[in-house]
Amino acid sequence: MTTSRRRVMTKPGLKRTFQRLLRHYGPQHWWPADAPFEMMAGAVLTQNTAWSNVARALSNLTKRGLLAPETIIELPNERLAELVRPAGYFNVKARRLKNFCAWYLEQGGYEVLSSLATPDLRRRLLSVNGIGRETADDILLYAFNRPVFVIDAYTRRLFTRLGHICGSEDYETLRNMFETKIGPDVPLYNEYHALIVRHAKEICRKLPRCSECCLALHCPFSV
DNA sequence: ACCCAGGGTCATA
DNA sequence: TATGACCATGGG
Repeated sequence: MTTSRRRVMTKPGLKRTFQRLLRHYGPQHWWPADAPFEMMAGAVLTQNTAWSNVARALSNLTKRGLLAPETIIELPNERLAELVRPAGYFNVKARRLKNFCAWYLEQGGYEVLSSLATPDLRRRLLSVNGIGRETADDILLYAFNRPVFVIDAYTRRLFTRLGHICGSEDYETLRNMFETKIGPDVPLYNEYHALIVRHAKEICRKLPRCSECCLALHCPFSV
């Protein structure tokens, strides 16, 4: 007898929550990018930033045919900062983007990186100044199709309010928990994270600081 | 005018 | 290990 059998009036499981989100919102088609490198650049630029702003920054680069590690690495910091300006933190992000590009080229590019085992690839991503846990995991999942469950602030809030976690667990603990409970499943992780973000945009902006209902699936304003 | 966004680094205790 | 300051644009 599995443990899921014991749910009576309690919270829905992780997969159940996923099904409800998917049924309500439909597939989100993440990550919005035409190529792995574009996805990775977007991951750096979207740190604590609305995607609409990131899209402008990416557009500034693509319009000029500059969205490649070889070209970005050659741009003067001031010029790159001006191009990514709409994404905010432009000085910081110009530097981080360059750091990443330098690393990416010195590692040998996408094909070489693809041949690495996930833990190794993750460690190398984290060694880049400007790539933290969440950004590394975004890249692992959406650019390298690795079964890595991304933990962001929305994920914490949602599952805290659903009662799965207390919320103060550290990043690795939560990632491990979700990956263990769900099991390795790239398409599911992909869609799940996208749906969580979609749900947050949908509900949370309408109900700022709603500690009880916001992001909770049983909430009348929710799914 | 205020709040927030698809975080991360660095200095400090 | 764990806070806090800092980075900065654009939309609600």
